[in-house]
Amino acid sequence: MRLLIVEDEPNLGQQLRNTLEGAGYAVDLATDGEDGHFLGATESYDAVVLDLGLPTIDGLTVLDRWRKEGRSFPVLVLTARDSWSDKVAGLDAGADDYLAKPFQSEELIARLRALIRRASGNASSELTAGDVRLDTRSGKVTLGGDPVKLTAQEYKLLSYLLHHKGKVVSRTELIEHIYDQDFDRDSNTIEVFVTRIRKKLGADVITTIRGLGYSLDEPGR
Amino acid sequence: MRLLIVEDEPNLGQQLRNTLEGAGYAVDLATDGEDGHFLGATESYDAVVLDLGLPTIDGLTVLDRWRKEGRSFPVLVLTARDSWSDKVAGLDAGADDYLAKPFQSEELIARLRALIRRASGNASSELTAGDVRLDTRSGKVTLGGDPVKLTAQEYKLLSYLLHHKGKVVSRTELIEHIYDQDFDRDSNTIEVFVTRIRKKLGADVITTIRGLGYSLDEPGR
DNA sequence: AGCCCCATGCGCCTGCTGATCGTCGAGGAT
DNA sequence: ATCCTCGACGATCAGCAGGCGCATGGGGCT
Repeated sequence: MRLLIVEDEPNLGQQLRNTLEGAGYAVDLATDGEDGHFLGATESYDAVVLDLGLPTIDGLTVLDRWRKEGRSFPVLVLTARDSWSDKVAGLDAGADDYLAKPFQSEELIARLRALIRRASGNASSELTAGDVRLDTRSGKVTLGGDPVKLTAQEYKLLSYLLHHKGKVVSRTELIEHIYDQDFDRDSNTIEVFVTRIRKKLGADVITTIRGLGYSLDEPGR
Repeated sequence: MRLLIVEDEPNLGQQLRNTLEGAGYAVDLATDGEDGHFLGATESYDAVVLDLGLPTIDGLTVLDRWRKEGRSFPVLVLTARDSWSDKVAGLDAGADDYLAKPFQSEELIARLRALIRRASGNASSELTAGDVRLDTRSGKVTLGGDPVKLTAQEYKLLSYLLHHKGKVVSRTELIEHIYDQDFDRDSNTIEVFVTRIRKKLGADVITTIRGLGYSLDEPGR
């Protein structure tokens, strides 16, 4: 999963980045409204953390523009404490959740997880396909009840596929959502991780659609 | 399905081509208005992606000419952000949809899919004929509920026939819409793929109309 | 030490070709 | 009118080449 943080205060921004990368997300960071808007418009994010007080363009304006342009990723707005007017305005502009500053990183992570889950149409925090079960809260994966140890990248890949169960996911799309901005687009890393996941969870979990990408399906009887 | 991209900026053009070919379309690319107009007037496309700012002839002029010449393919116009005058002018000239630059590739694909679907008069993203069901979103085909594995070309051919259900489709037409510009016109590839599809989905799905082409019909009893 | 990424070589599948066989229909002879 | 013959078109098959995805090992970084 890949996130965009729009935060002008350098310390807080860097701290957010560290926290969220530590939680297993690929993170892009924008430090002003214009840059933030551009990134959100061009790149593919699974969620956005947006501070309101920003240079060049105000946070609410950025959000408003995204929505008018049809961007539908979930947005979590950071507000100053007790700033009710901000909350109302944010709601109108299409924000999905709020967090008052200061806040604890655990809470931010939990809320983002919920946002991403809801955006993919999943009610529960557990994603399953056949015998495979992934708990997004604890970050643990089991196969038929037995715990399986996945590395960070393996987990990210599997998680993205589970969030888009049934859909065909191209290699490009995977790269876009698992890595952040600067990454060499043509390499066979994705294939390598698919291979490794198959080794740990069984070859039939991930289906290859030649020329198009991969797909993770509920095993038809 | 075959697309025409008219885009003067080389990088963006090539990137578009890659994205759309990755999504399973046959793609022709024109880099200026004159070339673009010529291709659109002479070749057969299922949809066109048209940038407005073009050398030699302006994009709107190209669109206008096509419409005056009776070309009816759906056209998606790429506009600069917030350029309302362009939108209005484009609407007058007969554009079918807009996308503001910059944009995300997934959105472009989704919109093109919708355009092509609407152009063929289908309301749903699912195409059916008898027991055969094709979902254009997930790219999957089922026969009486059971999933069927089709190769890329088989899928393209079936998809085109389903989009033109009931109509007689000549071999030339199939070649024009499944392959891009440079393709050896006299070969029996189409027949080969028809054979293979029949093997997988049953011989009666595709009817042969001798001397004219093929037709895919709802099995009327 | 573990994990991630890249490079290389291999093997299978796909897509295309060319050849052969089958089928349909028109026209002529009976 | 019926049957036969012939020609054209379509179906099918086997074979080939190229491409794509897979596996593996090594190097670099944490």
